[in-house]
Formats: sequence, C-alpha cells, structure tokens
Amino acid sequence: MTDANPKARRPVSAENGRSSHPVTMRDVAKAAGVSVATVSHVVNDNRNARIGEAARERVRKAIDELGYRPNALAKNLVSGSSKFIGLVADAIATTPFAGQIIHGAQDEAWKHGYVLLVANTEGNRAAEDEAIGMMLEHKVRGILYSTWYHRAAEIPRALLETDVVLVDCFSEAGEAPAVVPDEVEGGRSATRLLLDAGHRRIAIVNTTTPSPAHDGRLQGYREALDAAGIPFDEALVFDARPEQEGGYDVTDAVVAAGATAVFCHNDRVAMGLYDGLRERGLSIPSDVAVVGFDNQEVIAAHLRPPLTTVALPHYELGVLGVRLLLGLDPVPDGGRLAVACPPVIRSSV
Amino acid sequence: MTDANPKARRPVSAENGRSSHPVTMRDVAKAAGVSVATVSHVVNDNRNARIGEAARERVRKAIDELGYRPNALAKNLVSGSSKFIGLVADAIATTPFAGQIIHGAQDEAWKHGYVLLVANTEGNRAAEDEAIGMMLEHKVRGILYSTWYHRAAEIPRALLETDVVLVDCFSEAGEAPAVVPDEVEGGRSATRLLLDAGHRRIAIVNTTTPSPAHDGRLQGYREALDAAGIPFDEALVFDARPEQEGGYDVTDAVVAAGATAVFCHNDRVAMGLYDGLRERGLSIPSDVAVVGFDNQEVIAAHLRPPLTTVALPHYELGVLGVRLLLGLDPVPDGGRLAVACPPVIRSSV
DNA sequence: GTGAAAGCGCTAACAC
DNA sequence: GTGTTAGCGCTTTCAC
Repeated sequence: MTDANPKARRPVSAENGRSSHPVTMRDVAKAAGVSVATVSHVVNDNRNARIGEAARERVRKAIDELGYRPNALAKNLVSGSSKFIGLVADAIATTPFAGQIIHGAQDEAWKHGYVLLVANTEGNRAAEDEAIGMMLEHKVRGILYSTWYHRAAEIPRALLETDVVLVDCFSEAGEAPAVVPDEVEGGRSATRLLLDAGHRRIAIVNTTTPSPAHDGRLQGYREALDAAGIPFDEALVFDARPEQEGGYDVTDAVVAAGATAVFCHNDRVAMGLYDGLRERGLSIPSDVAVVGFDNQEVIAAHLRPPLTTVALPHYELGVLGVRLLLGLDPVPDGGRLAVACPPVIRSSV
Repeated sequence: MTDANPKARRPVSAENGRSSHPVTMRDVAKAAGVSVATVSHVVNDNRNARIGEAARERVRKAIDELGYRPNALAKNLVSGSSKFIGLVADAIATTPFAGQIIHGAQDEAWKHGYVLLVANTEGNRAAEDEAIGMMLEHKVRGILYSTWYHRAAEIPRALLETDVVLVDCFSEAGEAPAVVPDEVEGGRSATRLLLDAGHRRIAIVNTTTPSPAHDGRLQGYREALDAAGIPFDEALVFDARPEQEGGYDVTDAVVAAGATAVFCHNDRVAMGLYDGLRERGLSIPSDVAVVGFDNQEVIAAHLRPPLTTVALPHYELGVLGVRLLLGLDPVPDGGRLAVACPPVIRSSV
C-alpha cells in the first residue's frame, strides 16, 4: 500500500492549542518551585516520602494549570514492566461472542489498573506470531489467548515467553492454564429444564462436528436423564449442522421419534427447528418444548416464542482469564477452570 | 475487591526457563563485541550508519542466541510518541457489530505498525474519561471514538488533547472528523433492489426512533422512488420498533396497504415480518418481497428464504477511521466521510 | 565503520 | 520534608 498521500492532512489537531512541547514533570517542578522528586511523590501519593501541605498544594496547582499528564511510557520503562495485558483472538469479528470475552477481560483488567492490547488474527499463524511478538516487546504483563468457540488449541511457542492463560480453548499438552465453559454442566441444565417441565421423551439435536461442546453437552444430557431415572434412548439423539438449516432439516426425524421436547445444540439450530415445527402446525411449547444453547441474544430473545436456553459465559471467561493471569484466583488442579453455563428462562418450555 | 489471594500463584511461567533478567541491547552488544550503538543500528536497519558485514553478522547471531527482543517501552520513550492508537467504544459487547469496527481498525492500524488500545465504556462517562486519560498518558498517536449505532455524539473534552476521529458517530459541532455509513445511499440501494425486481408498491417499515438511520434511509427510499417515477405514498410508510417484534406487529398493516414488497429498517424487523407473513400464508418472495438492512449475518444469511439486505460497512468504518487519523486519506469537506452500504443479494426479492 | 555520551520522562535511594 | 542523583533501555549526534 502507498502510505504517503499528498492530499492528506492531520485531522482536527492544529486548531486547538496543543502545545508543541508536552508538559513534563520538570516543568511542573519548576512552576511549583520544587524538585521533580517532590512532584513524583505527590503525583503518586507516596506514603513514605512525606511532603508538606504547602508544597503539595503548589504542585497540585501547577499540575492543573499546566495540564500535566504523567508519561506512562517513562513510568513503565523505569518499572521494567507495563500495565498491559495482551489479548490475542482468532476471530473478534466473525462472531458476536468474542466481544463478550473482550468486554469481560477489559473490565477486570481495568479494575486492576491494566489495559488491554487487542490483536485479531483471524486464525492466521503469521499474524498471530507478529501480534505476540509485538506484545512481548511492549513487555505485557501476560497474554490471554482466546478462540471464538471452545476447542483444543495448539498454542504458539512464543506465548510461553510470558504468562499465558487460554480462554475458551485449552492446550492438550497442558502447557498453560485455561478457562472454558462447563459443557457437561450446561448440557445437564438444559436437559433438566425440560425434565422439570415434565417431559420424558426428550430429543437432543447435537452438532455434526466433534468438539468439547458436542461431547460435553451430550454427556450432560445423559447424566440428567440418568438422574431422573429415564433410560437413554439412542433413537432420540440426532446430529445436524449447527445452523438454522440443520435444525430445520432435522424436524421430521425429531417429530417422528415422538419427542415432546428438544434440546438443541445451539440457538441457531433451535431457530431452524422453530420454522420446521411451525410448518408442520406444531406449536411451541404446547406441542413441543425447545431449549437452545448459547443465549445468542439477537436470536433467542426475539424468537416467537422467546427461546429458553443456556448461556455461554463469555463475559466471565474474559474476567476469569485475567484473574488467573494476574494470580488473583488460583489455577485449579488440572489447569482447566470450567465455568458454569446458567440457564436463561424464556417461553419455549 | 480484594486483590491479595493467598492461594494465588503465577500461572505457567515458572517451569519454562524465563531468565530473571531480560536480555537488553547491552547484553547483545557485549556478546557481539560491539557497542550498543552498533546494535541499535543493525536492529533498525539504519541506512545512514553503515555497519560492516562482519559486525552485522555477529550482532545478528548474538540476537538469535540470546533471544533478544527490543523493548518497545524504551523505544517509545525516546521517540516521544508511541505506536498506539486508542479505540474507545461505547459497547463492544452489546452488539455483534462493534467487533467489525475493531477488526477493521486493528487490521489497518497493524499495517502501519500501530497497535490498538481498546477500551469499552458501556457509555459510562466516568469510564470514558478514565480510558481517554489512560490513553493520553500512553501517548497514543490518536483516538478513535466509536459508537455502536450511527448517531450524533457529544464527545468528551479530553479527546481534543489528541487527534481524534469519530467512527459511526459524529459531532454536531463538527469538532472532529467522522466516518459514518451513508444511510441515504443505503436506502436508495435497498429500494432499487425492489424496484429492479419490478415492484411498484413498495412499503418501508422504518424505526420509531429518530436517528440518522431513520431519516437517511427514508430519504434514500424517496429518492429511489422518485428516480423511478413512482409517486411517494404516505400510506406505505410504517414505523415499528426496530426489532423482530416490531416487524411482526406491523405485518397486517403492510399487507392491508397492498404492498408487494417491503423495505425493512433492519434485518431483525425483517425477521419478524417473515413470521407475520408466514402466519398469513404469504410466501417470500412470490407474494411479498423483502429487503432488510444491516446484513446481520446470524439472521440474514439463515432466514428462510435467506434475506437480501444492505450491509452496514462496519469493517470499512474501522479501516477508514485509522486512515483519517494517520492522515493517509484526506478528511473530506464538511469533515464527515460517508461510506457506501453495499447490497447483499440473497433470495428474498 | 564504530563507539562514547547525552538524553527521553520518570522513580527511588540517599543525602541534607 | 525536600533535593540530588543514578539509572530504566534505547536512539542519535558527533568524534575517532
């Protein structure tokens, strides 16, 4: 790409009187008639060094008048490490979920004085390495490596040069602590929602792709059935592409199996099933009850009827990721922290 | 919150041999038997200073062996400004769209050697000020201030201390350049899609909330009708809450008005309308053609039939935001850059 | 061709 | 109580 554009001009800036030379601590010191050390002490509320009320006041005044802002770059250089936490994501954009991870991580980091350095790599290994390199150069406190759906990830070697926590993914070799959704528990919750409404013939429409979600949710389903004393029936488990189309296409089979309730692998599948059921004149939840998974707001909250589902705790994943990274919470044995998937009750059960 | 947790432990780190003292340029210099200046020159490929091939080689070798990484913090301190671009967003999480803005901004920033510092403020003014302050302290090159839907924004004063570009919002006072979607053009495109399919009685289901989207899309609709020589009919414009429920509720009115095609304010409204139409035994597009707006993937691509719509160019908004900020593209007269909303053809027309 | 040295803005001993 | 000073890791003249 061509970087130089002759017509280009710096935006806004010029007009508002941004002084050419930024105000430094020295300027403040001079203006207040004290030394830089004194300024530093009052700026950082240093408990050890006790500064007289008079000087303190003069410094504060000078700071205000000059519009002084501490230079974080210099501060970091001295302390040897920055207040940055890197977040490497394979797909910030492709999914509505990633945003929640960022949000959670950002909120928690913020609380502890840290700032997020975000890099989106779209799964591109080169971009990933470059991003990690740049984070390392900025002496980040650590890196959160996240994926947009729960899976095993092969983590870039460079990551091991700093502290890492995997978010929504895990390393099979156990090279780093991970925070992931508790798929089994989620599957149990979803199924129990149906069980509690009195259903006994409950179908599960799982995904065709092998994954922790596939296995975990199915296991949860079996456990819940088991706990309720209902025998597992192979004829009630279906696999479908994890999208609306998949749910729609499987409708006939589900109905034919005599299910009075369906646990869908995700909300999109449920949305497809809604269409299929409606076309057959079946109504929800009176003829067939449905629960989804993910709690994908745009869909779940606005289906007719609104979909009861189980939420993927993306926000918490982000929060816990930074907590583990900062050592605020202990890393559980096994290195993998499983986070509960809370049920979200609406009207499809 | 309590920061100290007795059971807490640093993650992974310990086991892999991260040296206690990071490798600095001085270490490399010593290992290569040259001065730090020389190392600096080869690291930065300095054209001016000509380093002998021999020394250059020794330095490279030392860098490799020691696993040296330049310290960006120090580099930034010297140069006086960092390679950071701040992105302040009012809702990273609440919407699937924001991700695209981040993604675009991030990609473009990256290309030019910049890194994104992301702050999510959820519209909280205090958080916003704190975020901006922190960015300023890190001497960011500039700040992108973005909102999750196109609107006028009152921009925090502190922003004016640096270069700013507004993304998906604008300042009524024109205090800063802005990049926004071209709502009028989008409205025209959407309407034309219907016109081109031969429709003459085209309804528009607009939103009830006043906004640039409301006004712009309506105007585009009128312009397209006009260009096609079709008189504007007040009876064909409806307002509805910009959600599935709104679209569903307005179905009767739309059908009663004799419309053969409907331009919906957004994809969610279209989704609701789909339900309404289906319940009345009307099929899409044979009985009624529908176009949406936004191109909200999860919905639009998977409705039955897939929804033809017009895309909100969030990714481009992000890209252009940083281009304006870096002065790579000129700020248009009026300070507001309007970005086209490209049609996305699927099967509902 | 390469090195010495002066800082960038700030912190933290340690004097006074 | 407050000032002096020595760096943090790096860039960049300017000598040699």
